[in-house]
Amino acid sequence: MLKIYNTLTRKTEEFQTLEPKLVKMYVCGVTVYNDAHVGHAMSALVFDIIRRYLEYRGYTVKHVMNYTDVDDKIISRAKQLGEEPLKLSKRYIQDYARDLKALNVLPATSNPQVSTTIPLIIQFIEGLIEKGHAYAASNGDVYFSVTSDDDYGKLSGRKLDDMQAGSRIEVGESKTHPMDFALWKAAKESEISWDSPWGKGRPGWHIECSAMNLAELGEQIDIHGGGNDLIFPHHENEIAQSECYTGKNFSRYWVHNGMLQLSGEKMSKSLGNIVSIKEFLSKREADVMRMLVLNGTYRAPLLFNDDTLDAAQKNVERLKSALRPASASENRLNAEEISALASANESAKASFTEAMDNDFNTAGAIAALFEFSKFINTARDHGATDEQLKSAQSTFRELAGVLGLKLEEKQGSGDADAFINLLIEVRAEVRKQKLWALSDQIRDKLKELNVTIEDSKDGTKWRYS
RNA sequence: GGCGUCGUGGCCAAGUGGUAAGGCAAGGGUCUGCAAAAUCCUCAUCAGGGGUUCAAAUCCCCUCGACGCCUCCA
Repeated sequence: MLKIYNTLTRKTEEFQTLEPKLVKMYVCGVTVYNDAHVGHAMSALVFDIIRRYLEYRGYTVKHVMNYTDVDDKIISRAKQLGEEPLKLSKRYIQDYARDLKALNVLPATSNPQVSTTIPLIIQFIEGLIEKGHAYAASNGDVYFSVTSDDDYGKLSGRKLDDMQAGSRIEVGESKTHPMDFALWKAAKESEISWDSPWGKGRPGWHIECSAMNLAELGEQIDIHGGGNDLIFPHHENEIAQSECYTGKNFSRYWVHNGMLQLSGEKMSKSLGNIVSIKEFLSKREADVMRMLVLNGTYRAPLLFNDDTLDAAQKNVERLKSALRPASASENRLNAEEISALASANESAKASFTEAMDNDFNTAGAIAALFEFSKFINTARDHGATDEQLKSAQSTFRELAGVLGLKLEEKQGSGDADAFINLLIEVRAEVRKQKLWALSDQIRDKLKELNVTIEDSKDGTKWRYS
């Protein structure tokens, strides 16, 4: 029984889909105007893991992730660079797609964009005006009227009165209520714009997601996701728009990931404390970032620093050890050992599923893999053959795959393999003659060239490191 | 000020009513010529205070502290 924490109810609830075996999941993507950072990666990874697990549990997942390709920041950055806004955003969309691929994030079922959804957005706004939930102001803007929605504030748990009390809100002359937000923004001079019943302009930030949801997934969806910094105002406003437009409950489950913390603060573009995905991947492999996420709780803040990354890297190495081939021993496992490994196989699957069913408890799932790896490694140490390890390793790889871990050993170009093997042979001779200093020198020098040597009584193994 | 999340060993971090998973680090074994890898053993009473209960890290209240949102933000 899968349970998911729902931000809307602040409770962990049993997961039930609108349609059997089908999950409609919409995740807010990024605004594309510069390099995506590891905070974005965290969010993408969290929902990638959720998606993979749902598929593992037998669901078909329609996974929609949008790109905000029209917005103030894109416009101003484009102006700075002397580039067309849509050209700039297209560049960064392709860029982000590459980042995600490098992180082993499965491509979403679809990636709608604002710029290609304009007619539907206009239609959506017209509908809201007709129903009395929105109004056109004299300056060409169109606003959503928050007081027309009795439920406004239900996601973030805010009341309109409270929000005004702490007010840093400037009452725009054209707004009826200070919390009203723009559905349509009148274009400034020579700004990118589309024709509409209210003159030239472009969509506000929130309306795009309501419209794209409707276009891609219909009036009601199962899961709506994003970073918890989007709860207010973005998702709050999205619910307001969608539910006022359709008259139906919008999303059954609202799922929000916690923020990545860099030296105790949220990493964000506006704070400037950014590590880009590319920068990260130039230093560490993708599995390390994923392991960092897996080791924590997706809803909690995640510490991103050298210590936590080093630990994550070690964790990855540890998991990889379970997938290494049998040693060249003469032994085989006896019947008792074989059945112990088989039962470890079953209990690993069970623990894994139990953990993941509990609101995607990835830390628990990882723990199940660590325990399983001990059984596999012990079996290998006891002389298990590749054939005897096969089933367990295959389960291990499958479960790691559900979490999106690749656990690939580093590959060299292959050109050097013959020479390395030659060196290993020579070293074996040298060792026979007990010329330890020379033998160790070969090992040390190879280590400097990122080739790790491990001796055992069954021979010497090496791998790239 | 309002809303919300949270505070578990040196570090990261599960557990959310029945006497504390896992990983890293550290110390000690096995194995090894040595090392590495693997493996085994050791290592916490859960921010503080009060309360409910036969029983609480787990529920309630208070205090202290951290973080997020309330403005663009994954």
